[in-house]
Amino acid sequence: MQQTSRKQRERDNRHSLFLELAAKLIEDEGFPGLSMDRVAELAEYSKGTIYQHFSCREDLLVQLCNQSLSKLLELMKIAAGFDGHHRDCIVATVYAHTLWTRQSACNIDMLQHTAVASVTSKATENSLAQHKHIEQELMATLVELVQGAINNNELPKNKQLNPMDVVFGLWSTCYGGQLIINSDIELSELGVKNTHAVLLRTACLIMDGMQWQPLHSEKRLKKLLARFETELFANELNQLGIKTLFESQTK
Amino acid sequence: MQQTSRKQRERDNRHSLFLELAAKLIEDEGFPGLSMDRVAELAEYSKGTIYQHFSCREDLLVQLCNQSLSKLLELMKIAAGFDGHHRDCIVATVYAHTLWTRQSACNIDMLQHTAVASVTSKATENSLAQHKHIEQELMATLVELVQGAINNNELPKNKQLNPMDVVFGLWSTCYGGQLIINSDIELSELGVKNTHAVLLRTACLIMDGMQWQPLHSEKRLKKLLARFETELFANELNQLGIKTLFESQTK
DNA sequence: TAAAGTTTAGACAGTTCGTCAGAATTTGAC
DNA sequence: GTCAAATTCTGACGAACTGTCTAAACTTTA
Repeated sequence: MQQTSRKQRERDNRHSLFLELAAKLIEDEGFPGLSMDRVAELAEYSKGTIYQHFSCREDLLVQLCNQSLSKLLELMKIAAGFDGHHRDCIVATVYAHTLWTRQSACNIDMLQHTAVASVTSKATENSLAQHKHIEQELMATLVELVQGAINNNELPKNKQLNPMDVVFGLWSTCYGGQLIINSDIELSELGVKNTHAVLLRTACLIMDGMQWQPLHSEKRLKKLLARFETELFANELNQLGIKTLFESQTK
Repeated sequence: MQQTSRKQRERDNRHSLFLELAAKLIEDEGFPGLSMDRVAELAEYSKGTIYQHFSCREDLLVQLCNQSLSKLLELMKIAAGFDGHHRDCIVATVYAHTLWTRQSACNIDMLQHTAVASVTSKATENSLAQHKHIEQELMATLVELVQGAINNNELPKNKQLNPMDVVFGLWSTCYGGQLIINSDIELSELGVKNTHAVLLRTACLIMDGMQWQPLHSEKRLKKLLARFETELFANELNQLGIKTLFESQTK
């Protein structure tokens, strides 16, 4: 069994190599730059070998996306563990989402490209199942926070919206917002100055609308963000070479 | 000039025919089903002729998207003209957005596919300019409502968010939400029963969070929706063969 | 009616995807 | 150390698609 294990290890390494090179290709030349031929060429393997790891281009895409999503899940779990009210944790997850999109523009792109029917219809059962699983874990992390807030009487029960509905609403805002930010629409030209901050504030408005306690004053929000940056994501910010995600507009 | 005008007319008709067939192709077989060859075949023209109307496949896509967006703009303008408070008009625009995605699943798909860099980088200046123009009109329609509410003292001024920021937040929620609804994620399985209604309520929460008057009781919201369905979009609902967009869950 | 001008057709070159038969390598028994 | 069996890798190939370009077909006009 020693032998098979070595083989398996080699196979896994190759698999990682292919994914890594594919990600690099996308980073460098965008999605159309990712072709199976190019990956094979860069990896110095032939096409046939690539196709032993990925049933088709779409499957490769979904696997790449799963990699990205896994990173998001990690950040989200860190955020959910923030030492504060449940509401603060939710704000932290929104922060984490922003951080994730900042780590690489490809992250949110990947999600967008993978969510398309022409991709999901061709990918492997296996890859899709994994994708679904990560998504469910993400949702579960958030639902837990909402449920916790309800149990603690911080979030009044709402006849119209159950916990998962709340998560769906917040998720929509973050996802849609990031997509718009990432699109060609020039928001700054339209008058939206600090896009990420606006999204975060919008998420807060949703919570305010539900009377989710404690309501945030501007001062309190600023303090929270500062704490995220030191207590939760110091490493990540450091890697990005920045001190803060939301450039303060007041001098 | 009579002659050129007739020629121009013929050319325009052909252009419409191509767009129509392309839309049909997408409707029937999805985005990968749309190939220039197929359009040519269906239209009983040759490829060369198609390429006189569209510089490339991407340009055709953007033009299709522009068609969809124009329809949305029409609905939005109807919504913005609702006889009620500014806040009610905003709710009407959210309703309009939902209606639009219901008219054809392709509508939101089109936006998603067109927002991708590989498409926008290849399309014609012209088509892209038109796209931008429609988007700006959409935004302008919404900003006007927000500004109107501020002027009427219905929406308290907010130091952190200017009118365009508010529009961006609402837009994000609708757009992101519709994309998620339209994706393969099975929300009902996750516990979100009436997705469109949840989105609408989330938009209301954002407005509640800003103290945008008049706040909506559940009763008032129901009444509003009913009015939209008779006063604004009776025709559109009729065409869809439905009485209401939001199936009431109470018997 | 015929030359000039315009429009259309579809063959062609260039990509990319995904397959598959055969070449190359590795394995393990002797 | 040798060799047959098993495994893995290779790259030529067919199919589909994009976008171009020349020659043919058609229209206009004098």
